[in-house]
Amino acid sequence: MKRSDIPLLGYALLGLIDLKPSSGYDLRKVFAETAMGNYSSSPGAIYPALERLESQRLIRGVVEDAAGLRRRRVYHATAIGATELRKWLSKTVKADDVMRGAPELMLRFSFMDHALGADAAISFLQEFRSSLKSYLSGLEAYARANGKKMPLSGRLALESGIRSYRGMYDWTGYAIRAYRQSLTSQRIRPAKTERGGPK
Amino acid sequence: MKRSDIPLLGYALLGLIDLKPSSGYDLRKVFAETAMGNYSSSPGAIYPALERLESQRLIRGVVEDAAGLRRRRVYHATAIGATELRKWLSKTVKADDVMRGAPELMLRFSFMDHALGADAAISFLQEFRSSLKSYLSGLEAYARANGKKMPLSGRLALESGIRSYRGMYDWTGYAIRAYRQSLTSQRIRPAKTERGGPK
DNA sequence: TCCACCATGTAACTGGTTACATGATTAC
DNA sequence: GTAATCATGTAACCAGTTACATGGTGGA
Repeated sequence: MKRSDIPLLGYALLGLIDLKPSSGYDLRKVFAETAMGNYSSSPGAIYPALERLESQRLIRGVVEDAAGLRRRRVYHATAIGATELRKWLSKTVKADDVMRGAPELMLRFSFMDHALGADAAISFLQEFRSSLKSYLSGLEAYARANGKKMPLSGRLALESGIRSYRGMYDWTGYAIRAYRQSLTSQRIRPAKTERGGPK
Repeated sequence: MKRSDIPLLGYALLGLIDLKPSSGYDLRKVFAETAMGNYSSSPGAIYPALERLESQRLIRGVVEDAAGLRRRRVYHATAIGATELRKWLSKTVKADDVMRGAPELMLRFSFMDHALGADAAISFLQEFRSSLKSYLSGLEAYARANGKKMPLSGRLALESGIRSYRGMYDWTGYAIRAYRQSLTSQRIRPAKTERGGPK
């Protein structure tokens, strides 16, 4: 069934609402003003998307009637919605998820520690990292094999792809260290990095 | 009139066809098999898009009737199409083109030297580079201002964005050097990645 | 009073997705 | 003869875009 097929925007909304109950307007502002700017922000996208989520019982909107304020429909995640979100967040990262869907992985990461905790975030990053590694080595092999016979612009475009994935790969390492550090400094003291050995 | 409003896929097709006359099937293979995989490749996208381009007189398809082969409709760019493509390629890069549309800029780059020559490619890269620089410094300022009060996952997601733009910025420098070198010596040195640590 | 902003919505259009259909040719 | 692959298409559906509409509220 395609019923359970929620577009990325839907997950973005669900994740934000799970973080904190919000109105459509609040959510639009998040997309418009923060670094999450890759998502919609137009009312013609947000409001219908919220209606869809509500009709799927993943969120529920209640009209706030605090004195003097204009009607604001504030959505909160239902139990079903919270479960669905966590199910989506818990999916393992497959090798080709990286290729067609890096933005989705980043979106999942951004909700990860609130919804599932730091340990889950770390293991997600580790899976992400190893998928990136295998995808990267594929790209590099392709570049080695075909680079010579490609026109300069093509080779450079490919190089740009490789660099961007390599950058993401490096970032996963940085992020894992940052998480580990936050866990140890929280438990012991704000000491300098004690890099955990291999898992 | 929305006349000049061509979706990215349309430009990708037009650019490839301008490079070399191709059938729908050929183009699908390009998207499916090369590193241009971010675009469609599904027949339900390609064929209607080709029809649209043809109805706009940007390309024209002629049925190839070489002996024994199945009918293949091979498209070639018309004069109007070639002009339109070059007009799109010639647009100056504005600061916010980078924010919402890095893929479009990369697509433009990949057709640039065939359609406009190496000099145009270099100056495009220079504009791209300076847009990246200003966007990057905005992001970094935002991170400095808000980093402290953001949750770890949010800070890391932002860091990933910064790194990816920084990677692109470094790449523009590399690409410019590669072009300059190709102009003088027809030889390009192998890639050397500049890895930056976290800010 | 009027403007700016809060807040929600709707309609028309567009283009991409999935899935299916069809038929020709080549290789075994 | 049958499977794979070349090659083109179509239909139903879906979600996002742009643009417009509406009305509440607070401050100048």
